[in-house]
Amino acid sequence: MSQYEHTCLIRGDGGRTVRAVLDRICDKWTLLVVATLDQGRLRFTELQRLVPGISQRMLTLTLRHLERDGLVSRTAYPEVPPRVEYALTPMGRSLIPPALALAGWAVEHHAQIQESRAAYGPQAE
Amino acid sequence: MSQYEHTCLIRGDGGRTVRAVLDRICDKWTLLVVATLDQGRLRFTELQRLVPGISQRMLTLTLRHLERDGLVSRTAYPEVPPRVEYALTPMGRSLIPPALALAGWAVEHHAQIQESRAAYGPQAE
DNA sequence: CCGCATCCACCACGATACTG
DNA sequence: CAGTATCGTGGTGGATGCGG
Repeated sequence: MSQYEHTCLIRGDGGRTVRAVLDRICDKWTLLVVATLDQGRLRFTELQRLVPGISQRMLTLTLRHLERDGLVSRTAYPEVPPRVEYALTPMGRSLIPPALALAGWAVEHHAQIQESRAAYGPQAE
Repeated sequence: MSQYEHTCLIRGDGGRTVRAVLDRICDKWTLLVVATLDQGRLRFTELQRLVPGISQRMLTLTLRHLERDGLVSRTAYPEVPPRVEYALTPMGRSLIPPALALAGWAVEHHAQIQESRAAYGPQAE
């Protein structure tokens, strides 16, 4: 059995299902936030510190989307000053292993891609 | 050993490495084109037929990027009418398993995400 | 048949300022 | 502390038409 038979998983209904989900988790920050939250419950500011470069706005939006999609739970404590904690749901945690697989590939082939790009790029851009 | 220790792979240098690679393979079509090419060498038009909804422009751009990054090889036959075939390189093929892992997750949790989104959405947007 | 060029709409994202 | 509001920008992607 060749592995390509499995790719029907991706192509499936023409890729609509996969694309729909991928379009959500493949934005600029989602994967990074999810990976960071694997450490446990974190507050808004802690997240902002642990994900270098993310803006308040993007962190808010990313967390809202993750919450809406059921990957992250949000707990607000009615205190002064306010405190909000974010944590992965079980479904959120289930995303970690596949995400790691992709991240591992990325790290492993990063250099090779750069090489290839450099060899290709001299003529234009 | 908890699995979260592995997430340093993702967070690593602040996520720059992973993000750089992910930003390339997580655009709208790349993963789908790679998955489709796992079937073997394909011509431009065949690809366009096998990836429903993709425009000529996007297919061209996606293939150029994949070629530049060393994931896809392009072979043009100097014939009339012209014929061009695309195929995965070894590095391209190595992307299939991690991509499948993510795709599997997507298919498996798609319904659950939709549910969650529906339950969240009534109030706004 | 293959694929590039042009025009255009949209939205992801960043910076900044303000609120409870 | 944890956001929301607003503005501006670049890149992504769709439609169409032309060229080798």
